[in-house]
Amino acid sequence: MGPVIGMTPEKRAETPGAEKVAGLSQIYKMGSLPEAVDAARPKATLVDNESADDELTNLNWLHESTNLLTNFSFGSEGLPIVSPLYDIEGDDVPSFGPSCYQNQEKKSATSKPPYSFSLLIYMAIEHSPNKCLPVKEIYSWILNRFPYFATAPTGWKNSVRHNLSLNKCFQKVERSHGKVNGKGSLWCVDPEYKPNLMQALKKQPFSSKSTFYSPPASPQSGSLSPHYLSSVLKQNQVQTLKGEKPLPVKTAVQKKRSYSNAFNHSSAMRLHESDSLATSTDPKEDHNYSASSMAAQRCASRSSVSSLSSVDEVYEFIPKSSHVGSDGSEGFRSEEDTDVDYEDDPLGDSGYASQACADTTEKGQPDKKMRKQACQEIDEELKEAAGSLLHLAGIRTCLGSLISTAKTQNQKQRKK
DNA sequence: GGTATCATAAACACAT
DNA sequence: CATGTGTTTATGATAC
Repeated sequence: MGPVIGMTPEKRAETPGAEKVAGLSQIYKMGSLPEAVDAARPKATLVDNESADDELTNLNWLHESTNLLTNFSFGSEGLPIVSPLYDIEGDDVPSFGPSCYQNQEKKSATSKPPYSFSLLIYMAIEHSPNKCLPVKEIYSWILNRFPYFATAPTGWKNSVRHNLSLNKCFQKVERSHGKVNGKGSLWCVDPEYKPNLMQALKKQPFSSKSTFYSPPASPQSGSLSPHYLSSVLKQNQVQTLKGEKPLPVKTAVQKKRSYSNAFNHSSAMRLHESDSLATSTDPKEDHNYSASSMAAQRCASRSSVSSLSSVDEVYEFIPKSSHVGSDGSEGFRSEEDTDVDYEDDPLGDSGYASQACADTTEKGQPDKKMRKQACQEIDEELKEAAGSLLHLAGIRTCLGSLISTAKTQNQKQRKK
C-alpha cells in the first residue's frame, strides 16, 4: 500500500503549489480588497515599477484562478460518480464497461478495499461538502462505499480512529461549545498533505473501480467534479504564485508524535522521489522535524485544496494575528455553524457526505435541489470574487500604465 | 536482515 | 452506566 501516513511537511514543499498560500477563497474571505490584492501579490508595489510590472503583467495566476473557477464546480450532483478515485482525483477514468463494473461491484462487496485507511478516510472527508467529518460519518461513508466493512470485524473502526489520531494528514477540529451535537470532533484533511494524499491515491496500483462499491441508490452528493484534480493543480499554482500563508488555529504539534513522525518520514520521501510534480526544495528542510519548524512550515504551507469548496462556509483559516493563543497555537476557526447541527443544516442535510448521501437517497429531489442551489450560490460567489480580483488587477494594470506614461512624459519635459 | 509502512488489537481516559 | 471518541502502545505482516 502506498505510503500515506504522515507525510512530512517537508514533502509539502515539493508539492506544487501546496505551499505557502491561501486558496482563492481565502483571499476572498479576507474581507478588505486591498488585503486581497496584497495577498495576491505581496511583492508588488506601485513604487517598485519593475517588480510591479512583473507582478502586474504576470496575471497568470489570476487567469489560472478563473480557469479554476470555470472548471471547478460544486457538487456536480448530476454526475454519476462511480469511484472515489474518480471523484477525488477527477481523473477521467477510461470507460469501464458496465458489466465489468458490476462484476467488480460484486467483488468489492466482499473483498477488502485496496486503499489504506488513510486513503479511505481521505476519500470520505474529501467527499463531504464541508471537507470535515465526524468519525461517525467517516464510518458511514466507508461502510456505504465499501460493504466489506459491514461484515468485517469491528476492529476497523478502531483502525480508523487510530489513523485519524496518528496520521498527520488529518486534523481534528473542535466543535464550538454552543451547539454541541454529537460526540467527538470533526476531522479534516490537512490541506498541506492533500497533494500527497492525491499522489498516493493516484499511485494506487488498483483500478479505482476494482474494489469500489457504489451503492445503487447512492447519489454521491457533495461529490467533486471530474475536474477536481486539474482544479486542484491549478489552484495550487495560484497559491504558489500568491505566496500568502494563512495560519491555522490548530497546533501542528498537537497530535503528531514521534512514532508517526518516524514512519511517516520515509513515505514522504518516497512520494517525493516519485512525485513528478515535485519542485526543488531546500535540502536542509527535509530533515528539519522539530515541532516548531513543523508548525511553522505547516502554517506557511497551509493552503487549502478544499478552500474553494464549501468547506469555507464552515471553516476558514485565519491570520495568526487575529486568532492566536499565547502559545502561538493555530488552527481552524469554527464559525457559527462550525459544529454543524445535522438537523439544522441549511443544506437540508448534515452537511456531511454520507449524511448527504443518505438524505438524498431518502428525501430525493428537494434536498438535491437545495444543495444544488447552495452550490450554485457558492459558485457564483467565487466567480464574483474572481471577477473582483480581475477587476482590481485591471485597475492595477491601468495604474501601472498611467504611471509609466507619466514617467515618460516627465522625462520628455525634462529633456526639453 | 534491517527498516518502513500499514493493519490490528488492546488499554485507557474522557465526553456524552 | 453504557457508549462513543480519542490517544497511546504493542505487535505482526508485508514490502523494499
